[in-house]
Amino acid sequence: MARDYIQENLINTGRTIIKEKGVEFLTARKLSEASGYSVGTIYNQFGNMDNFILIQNYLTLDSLYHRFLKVKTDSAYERLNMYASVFAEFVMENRNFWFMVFNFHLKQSERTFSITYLRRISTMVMLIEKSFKELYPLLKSDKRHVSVQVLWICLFGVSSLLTTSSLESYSKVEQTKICKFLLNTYLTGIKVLEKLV
Amino acid sequence: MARDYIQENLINTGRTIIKEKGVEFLTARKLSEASGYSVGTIYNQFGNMDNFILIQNYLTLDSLYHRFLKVKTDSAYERLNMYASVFAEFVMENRNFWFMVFNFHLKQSERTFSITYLRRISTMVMLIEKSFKELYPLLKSDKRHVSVQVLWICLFGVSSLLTTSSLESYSKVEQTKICKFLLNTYLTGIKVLEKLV
DNA sequence: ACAAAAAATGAACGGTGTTCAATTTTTTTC
DNA sequence: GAAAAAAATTGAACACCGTTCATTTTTTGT
Repeated sequence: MARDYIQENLINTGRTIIKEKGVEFLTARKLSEASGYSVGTIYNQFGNMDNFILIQNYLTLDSLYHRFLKVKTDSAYERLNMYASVFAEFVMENRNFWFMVFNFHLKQSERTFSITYLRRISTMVMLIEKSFKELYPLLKSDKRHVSVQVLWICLFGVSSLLTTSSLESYSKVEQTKICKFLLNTYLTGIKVLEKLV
Repeated sequence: MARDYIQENLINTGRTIIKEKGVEFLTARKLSEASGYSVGTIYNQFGNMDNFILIQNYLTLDSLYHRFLKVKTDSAYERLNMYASVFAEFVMENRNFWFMVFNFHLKQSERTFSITYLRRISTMVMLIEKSFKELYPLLKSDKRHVSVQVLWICLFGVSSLLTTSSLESYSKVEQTKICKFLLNTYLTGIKVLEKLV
């Protein structure tokens, strides 16, 4: 009966743990203690901890998506730059959550994103593709598709590094600067390629 | 006395486990069973499992570095392309090992690469920077530095995604193609930027 | 050959995800 | 409203994990 309420409660408690301490502290027992529900209840509600974390990750992706939706500018170029900023900021603000999206790997199933993930992600890629269409009208659709995919993957890849402190210790280049520099160099490259084909 | 031999033996046994089954199966007990040494011996030799995995990761980075060293071409442009190919191939060939480099996070210490890692990595970045120097002689050294860093981080980021099957399920773009496309678009972009400044 | 030092051992500790018989709560039936 | 049936909740128990350290075995020095 109070099923939804319990789920909501557990998810919120989990999100607090992740935000404050990181996903490493999100264990069944700790979640149980923090929420007041027993370990068994967590398993009744979510099946297993992997699934619980998948739900958390979906929420994170959803949250990013809605930030993207707020970006509204006529200029496609400006819009893409804003996406990059929004993205970089989001990743930094939600470090622990974004870290989870990439660096949590399911124990029992494979190293894959779930179908639900993919749907959320592809809606975001479509936003970028739309901007590309405006910015590079001459670019053929298959070439455009590839170039959007590659850009997205790069940003994804960079962001996955941003969440760990690996970059801090390695590169002295500022983190938002990385995204911006990547985007602009890449877009410039595409502009040249557009004219060639 | 046979200390080195034991370490070598354990490392090799570990490498076999990782190659065949993945880092998830590399546990102290399984390594103990596979090698014939007791759990305690592993700890005598390596202190803890984190450290053992760090050593494994160092070997992986070293192996990549030596592949880079084999690349020899006069043309800087061609050389960079070969680096990209070598890199993509290496990552695919050594999926389980490369996966470890990124997706293994130390339990007790922080989410950082160790100093030894960094030294290995920066020698590789220097190879790229050298090629950049030849390819873009007009580019100021600080700009060049940033652009090399960003490219490297992108390749790193992409590769960290390549090791998981997240990309397979998400993008239909071929994996080596991603690296090549990224490189060429990026290099084209830099060429334009070089002339502007 | 024996004592001393060094190395190897594996049971034991506290943690993890997960299961499921036993309990408690809720709903239905009369 | 009480008894019976159904559903939900519980937490001890299981098999694993990394790690420790008293005990045993091996090696070394004399």
